[in-house]
Amino acid sequence: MEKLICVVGPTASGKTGLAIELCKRLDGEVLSCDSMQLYRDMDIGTAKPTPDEMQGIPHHMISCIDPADDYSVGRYVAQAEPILQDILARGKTCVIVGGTGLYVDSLIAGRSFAPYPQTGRRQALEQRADAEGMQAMLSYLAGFDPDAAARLHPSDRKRILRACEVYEETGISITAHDRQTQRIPPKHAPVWLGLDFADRADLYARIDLRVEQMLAAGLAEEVRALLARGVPDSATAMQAIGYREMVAALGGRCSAEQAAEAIKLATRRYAKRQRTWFRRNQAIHWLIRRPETENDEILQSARRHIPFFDKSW
RNA sequence: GCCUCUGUAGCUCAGUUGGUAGAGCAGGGGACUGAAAAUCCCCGUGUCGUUGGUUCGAUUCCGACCGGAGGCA
Repeated sequence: MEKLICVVGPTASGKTGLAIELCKRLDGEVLSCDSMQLYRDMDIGTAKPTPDEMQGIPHHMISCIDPADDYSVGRYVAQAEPILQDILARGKTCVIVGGTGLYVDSLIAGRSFAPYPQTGRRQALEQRADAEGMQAMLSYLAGFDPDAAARLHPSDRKRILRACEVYEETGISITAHDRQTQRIPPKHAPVWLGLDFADRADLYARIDLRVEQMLAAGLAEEVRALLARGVPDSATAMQAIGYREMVAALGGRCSAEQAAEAIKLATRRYAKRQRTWFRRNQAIHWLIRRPETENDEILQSARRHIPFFDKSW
């Protein structure tokens, strides 16, 4: 049996702390599964654990990508899977800390992705969508992938154009590709642990507090430094919550107070989407906390779901 | 003290020539297979400030009262 644990849940629910405690007791290493903590020099706004907080536990897939780079799920799985294998091969426990649902699920499922070509097809499709409208693109898609066309809403430009691109590029519809690459059962069978608060208001209060702490810790400076270094504000990394709002504030498009409120709001909504994503995963053992819940209590509940816990624990 | 305006969803406000009401934001639910902290979809009952009156019927008209804003003293 693979000694593999996935710690998931909404942002600010305490995943990072739990993962580190688990690693200390299970001879583990952290494999981060967070689409924004991947980027270097984005520490404050992505709530990365500090070296101090890591307590000597090795962390992988954190601060390994340049903020100006394009990244994707496909690249993540390709990079993370060998690391996962290596951790297990060395006899260690692998603790995946996942805030990014798509990345976690793809890694665990062992999904492979259709290529993303540099052939200019994407650009051509974008132009065609601008000229003809999305209904026309949807009809075009229906010609070779009626399932995808039926599934996608006309406003869902991103997915419609991607579906067209995959077919034009590979001759295989994205629906067929997804079916062909689906692994049943999934590649890995981790112990799933989900962290969340019983009362949503408590999570939101934590989010607000954390945003204030980020601002006090110099989020504005962090963003300013990235921009000064030439990271374009169109970069994927700059779409991260906290960064895009600060870019707006630094550009004089809103006040610092407005930016702070916008960050809190966006983070709450993000947490809601994360819940929606993880809620459908029936394998997750939910560890529900209240503001007064001790970390040790959570740890003990977690232990009950881990069949391979260390005898010394 | 007098005059004017104002009180409708958590917030900002529409509206009903009298037949108990709807937008935006917030909030909730869902989707998700090159960007996912991204992107997309769906969801609106609330003593219409309180209390009398007129009326078959009042949130709407009238009076009083209680909030709020402004003006004159």
